[in-house]
Amino acid sequence: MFRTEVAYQSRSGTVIPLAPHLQPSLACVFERQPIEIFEPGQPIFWQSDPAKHVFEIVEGLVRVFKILSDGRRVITGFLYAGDLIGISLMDRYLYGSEAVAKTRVRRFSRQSFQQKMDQSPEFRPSLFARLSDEMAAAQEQMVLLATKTAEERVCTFLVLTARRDREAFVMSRLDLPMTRQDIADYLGLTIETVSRTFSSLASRGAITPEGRHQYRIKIEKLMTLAGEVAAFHDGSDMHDGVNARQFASA
Amino acid sequence: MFRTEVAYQSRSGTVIPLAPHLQPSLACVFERQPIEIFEPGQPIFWQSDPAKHVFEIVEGLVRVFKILSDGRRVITGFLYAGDLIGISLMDRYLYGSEAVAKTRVRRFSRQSFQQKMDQSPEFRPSLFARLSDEMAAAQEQMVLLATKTAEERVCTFLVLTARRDREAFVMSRLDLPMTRQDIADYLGLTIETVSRTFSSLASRGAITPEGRHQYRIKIEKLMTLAGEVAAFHDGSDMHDGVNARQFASA
DNA sequence: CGCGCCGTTGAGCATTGTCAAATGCGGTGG
DNA sequence: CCACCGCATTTGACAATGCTCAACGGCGCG
Repeated sequence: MFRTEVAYQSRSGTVIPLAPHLQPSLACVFERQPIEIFEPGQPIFWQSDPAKHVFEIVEGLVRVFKILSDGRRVITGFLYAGDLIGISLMDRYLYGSEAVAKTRVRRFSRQSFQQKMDQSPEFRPSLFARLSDEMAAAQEQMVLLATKTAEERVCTFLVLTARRDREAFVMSRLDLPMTRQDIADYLGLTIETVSRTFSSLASRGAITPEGRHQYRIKIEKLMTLAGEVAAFHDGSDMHDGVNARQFASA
Repeated sequence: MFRTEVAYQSRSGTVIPLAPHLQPSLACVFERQPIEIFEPGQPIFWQSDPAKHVFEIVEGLVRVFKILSDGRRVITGFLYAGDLIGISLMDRYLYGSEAVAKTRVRRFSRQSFQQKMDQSPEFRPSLFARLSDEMAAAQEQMVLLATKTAEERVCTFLVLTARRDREAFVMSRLDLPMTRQDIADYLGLTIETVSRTFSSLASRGAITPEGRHQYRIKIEKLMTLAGEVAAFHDGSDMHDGVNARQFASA
């Protein structure tokens, strides 16, 4: 009953694994909230701030990250239009979040959000589905970090990022608004290794730079180079790949 | 409800950061289910099986893992008494699970479980809390895999494992029922590196072998060697247990 | 008592990190 | 419009951590 129609449609509704987000049901919780704008680099909230709000990204790109005591940063995910930030339901944010590109969000008090979830059963399925997707994405990221080489990581990243963007997926034209440092912190690599890998991919024609943050990509080539996906029982691969919103976090 | 007490005291400890899990409310969902026993190595379910059941671990130790197409294995977590398996609410399990030690579990059909969650608001807070804890753990694991050295990983593992077990935490006596291969697959290392790291730790007196799967540990030394914990503001590194509780009564 | 499995240890090597310097994109001001 | 400047990015040389391959050790079980 949690796992309802809505959740299922989030998967199968769109043919291309574009954006299973934007469940109408959850989106309309935020519908009447005013839109706030965050400029590139602007924080939305900080790690261990009291978790007062839940945010819906209307448009833009957000990075979600943890800062370690030695100053290093780990990006646990990039969030796109339709994603929610801060649903983890802890009393403090376990991570910080900043706009990467100009981002428009709607804000909802967490208290009201929880109330809404409690009182309106029709919203719960998609909330749970979202948490599940997020968990699946986290596990995929663990697999990436635990087993993949630098090149596989970068290619995986490019493929999954391309999937978030219809233009990228269909037109082979990929925008990467985030910096190299962002990518490095996300993939558990150094900026130099990321850079070298991009160069190497370019030299082999898997990607072609068209400006600093735009590339023409050969998606099949990248998919091959991305290496292993979870195995077991034929259908499962597709299943995982299609369902898991690889970048969701929060 | 009192079954809860039993479970708390049975083996895995009690007051210490032991289990934010085992919220009495959730435990009693499983209360009347018969106990099933899984012997070491025995699978509970396989990756991409239809997710028909939710399990509560009454006693024992379970590994949860993904198998990659090249045969490698990534262990995404170890689960202890009081933990739940299979709450991810996808229609298929995204991972396999096997008993590491002799394990007793209670099984609940996922359908009934979801029904229960839907109909009984009093259970929802602790379910949410649990999902949040799981997410927090996943993010910590990402941090570990993205930034830590072999030694830091092993020490982190030892400290966190010790925290699950009162005897280990208080008496400095730690049981590690899992194999080196399990540990390696969990920490994103090879079995050789894990072994070497154990030897090195032993030679420096941070741990003292007392049999193949038992060690006497110096927890403070290990905590130091474990390196970075998330920074920023107060003592946010205790997040796992602390935050979940707020929902216990919501 | 011996076999097999799990774990340990060793040597060499590869990938990736570190440190340092050069390059060039993109924005700004003349 | 062009030149310049700052900063992200790239590239290079080198070091090191952890992996691979290989052999050995020892505990447990038949």
